[in-house]
Amino acid sequence: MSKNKVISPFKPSVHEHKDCLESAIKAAKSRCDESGIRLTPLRQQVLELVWQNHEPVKAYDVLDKLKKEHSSSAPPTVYRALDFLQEQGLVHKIESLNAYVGCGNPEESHSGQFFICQCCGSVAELDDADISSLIQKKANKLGFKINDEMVEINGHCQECLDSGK
Amino acid sequence: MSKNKVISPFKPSVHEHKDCLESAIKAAKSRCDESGIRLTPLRQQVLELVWQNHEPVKAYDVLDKLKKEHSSSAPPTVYRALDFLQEQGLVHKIESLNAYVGCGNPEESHSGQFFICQCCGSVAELDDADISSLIQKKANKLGFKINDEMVEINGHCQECLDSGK
DNA sequence: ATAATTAGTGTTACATTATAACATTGCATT
DNA sequence: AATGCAATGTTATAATGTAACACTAATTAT
Repeated sequence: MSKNKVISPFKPSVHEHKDCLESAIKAAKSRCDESGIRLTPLRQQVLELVWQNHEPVKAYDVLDKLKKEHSSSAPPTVYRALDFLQEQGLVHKIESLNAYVGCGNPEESHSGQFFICQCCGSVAELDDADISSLIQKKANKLGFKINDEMVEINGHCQECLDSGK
Repeated sequence: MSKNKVISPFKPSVHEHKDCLESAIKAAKSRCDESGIRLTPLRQQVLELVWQNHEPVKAYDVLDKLKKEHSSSAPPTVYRALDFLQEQGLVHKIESLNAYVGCGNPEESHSGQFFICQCCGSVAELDDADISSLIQKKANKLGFKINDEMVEINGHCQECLDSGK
């Protein structure tokens, strides 16, 4: 397992997003197949909605979209699906936004580090061993045993900086 | 300004907390005096409630306590005071808990890194230049300009580990 | 194959967290 | 005292998230 990876870089605002979506779904399917876990139509649909773009989406926005094709949807419908997808490492929750973003590398589990552009809203995800091990080192000094790390960095992406926003 | 600091270590479950509270209020007062900003009785009272212990407190818990002495309190009362205290660097919001914790070093502004014990609920705060500069380095590689960093680590503190929880 | 069990979804209601909008009060200057 | 601005009061509502129980579909054991 090679670390120090940029799992999802900032994408140009124009790119073939269909490819991102398709590969995410494909990865999700194969991951679930392998582990004998059920990616039901509902769950897949929620995953697709989260992957509509590279910006974190709110649960209730997912719900609104879901309702159009699946009229029986209610808040628990969405939160259950999102919980499932998080457990499977297929989406991450961005705590500082109360929003969810697709994971670019569900193959190996990780907590991830997120860079969030306050201008365009898009997110880049790292799984960076340097950061994790430094945090681990600091935790050791405190005698603290880590379960889960959350690193969310707000700022502006290159594209937004370049376009002078 | 010396960095790489443990701003607030994990406190033993039994300690003279009155001292923590008093020094926090004193620091807040002097900081506000210096900058000509008004730490009103209401704001001070909210700050004291946040400093009741070293665990993040919820806004509505502050509200419940505040109401006892200040019957006109409503959600905006508390959220305004908390917003003010955050702006002044006197409290931090723990995003992953939707809760607020007193800042152990309001003298110099910082975003802070938090280690949160899932067992006893208490929090240690660092202001660690190693972490910040490493994150800065990773941001540079992405062409990302940082505004604000959030680092929240969940796990178990030494005391809870020792007591076998 | 059928019964029993579990996983997934539907449904209603509600709990928690946060803000908008406007009125009122109090302090700070002229 | 008159004015302006900062702070607080007040009401209402928005946004986020969960509890609890009913029902259905899939899986397993007999």
